[in-house]
Amino acid sequence: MIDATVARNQVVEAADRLFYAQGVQAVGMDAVRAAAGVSLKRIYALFPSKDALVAAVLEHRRAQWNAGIAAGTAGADTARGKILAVFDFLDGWFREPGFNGCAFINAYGELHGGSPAVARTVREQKDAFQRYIADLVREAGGPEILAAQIAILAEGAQTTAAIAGTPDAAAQARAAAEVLLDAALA
Amino acid sequence: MIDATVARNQVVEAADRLFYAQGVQAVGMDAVRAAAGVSLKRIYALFPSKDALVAAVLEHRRAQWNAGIAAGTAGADTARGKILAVFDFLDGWFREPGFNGCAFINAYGELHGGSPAVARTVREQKDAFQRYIADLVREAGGPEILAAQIAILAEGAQTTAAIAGTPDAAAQARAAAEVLLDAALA
DNA sequence: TTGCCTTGAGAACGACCGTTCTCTATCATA
DNA sequence: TATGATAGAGAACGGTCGTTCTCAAGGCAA
Repeated sequence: MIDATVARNQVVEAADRLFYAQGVQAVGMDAVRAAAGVSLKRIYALFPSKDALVAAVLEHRRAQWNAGIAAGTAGADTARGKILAVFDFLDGWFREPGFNGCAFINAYGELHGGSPAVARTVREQKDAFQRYIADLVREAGGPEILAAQIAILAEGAQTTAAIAGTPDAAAQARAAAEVLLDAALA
Repeated sequence: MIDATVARNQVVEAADRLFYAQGVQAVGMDAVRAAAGVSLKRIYALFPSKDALVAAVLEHRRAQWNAGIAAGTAGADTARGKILAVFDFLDGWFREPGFNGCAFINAYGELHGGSPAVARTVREQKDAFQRYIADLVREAGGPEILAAQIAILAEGAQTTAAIAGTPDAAAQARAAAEVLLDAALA
């Protein structure tokens, strides 16, 4: 038998791929079973319900996002550089094959009506990102509104890249962020 | 019997309210029937399938959006004023009770995997908005990238207002747009 | 009034999905 | 080897949903 931790990871990663590509409600538990190679009985031993699996998938996405941001901004040594590096990270992500928009925004649009837990998780993720940007802006000496504006640019770039299919949105948003930073710090 | 046009409007408007508040997949055709006061048989005589009803609802939303933008920007007499008026329009919309984000973004997140028609409709709507902004930016004498940046701000304000529940996103995006306009036209 | 067409209300149907259950095979232990 | 617990495969169950069908009621022409 496969170790419980390994099986759990297989299920979460398979569900993540399927949910992200097709949407949560369009993917049945049997499809998750087939993709993960873990029996339904085992899946329900690891996750009490599909909702719990969705929560685990979002948690997995959050960890991936945090790791990606951390890695992307590690090379920058100033707060301003870190802020701009966020958009470089987005640029690379938008160009990955299979990019399909922000999984949190997608999940919110799909499930906000039926699952308060999902809505709350999405809100927490976006809040955490806003706080991250706010810390950097404060460190750079910028005003409070600038943090909100940078975050809005990042959100807008994600939906624009997803729907219009234009990865350039990251570079455009980055250029806008530069203008805002210059204007605020002048 | 109710006139066909009237019945059609009742169905579309009821479906719009339900779909927007709860999501498309969470609302059954029977709930649409109850809310519209039109029998299922009649609904299926007017729309061959639920997909067709979804398409009609999105078309209805597009008309509403265009009318709202037109009314919101009618008072401005310069291209720059019209661009900023778009954010004022968003501000008013975000503060309406029941505001739940952009219906097109929500529908895309929910249905992009299963309904190419919906994905295409959403893309067309966003393209049309981008062209509208691009025309205004060109009229104001701004560079091409500015149009994309303004559109990104508008998209980001919508998702931020929806998820974080902060209608202030409109004013913050508007202020950012002002900075970008000033920098580009200086 | 009589017969016909249409309509509305809702039952019915077939498909699908989340979840649970059954049954068989496997493996560890004595 | 015998035994008992466990896991996997997939059938089964209950519910929901999109769609269609039935049937009774009502309006309209002759």
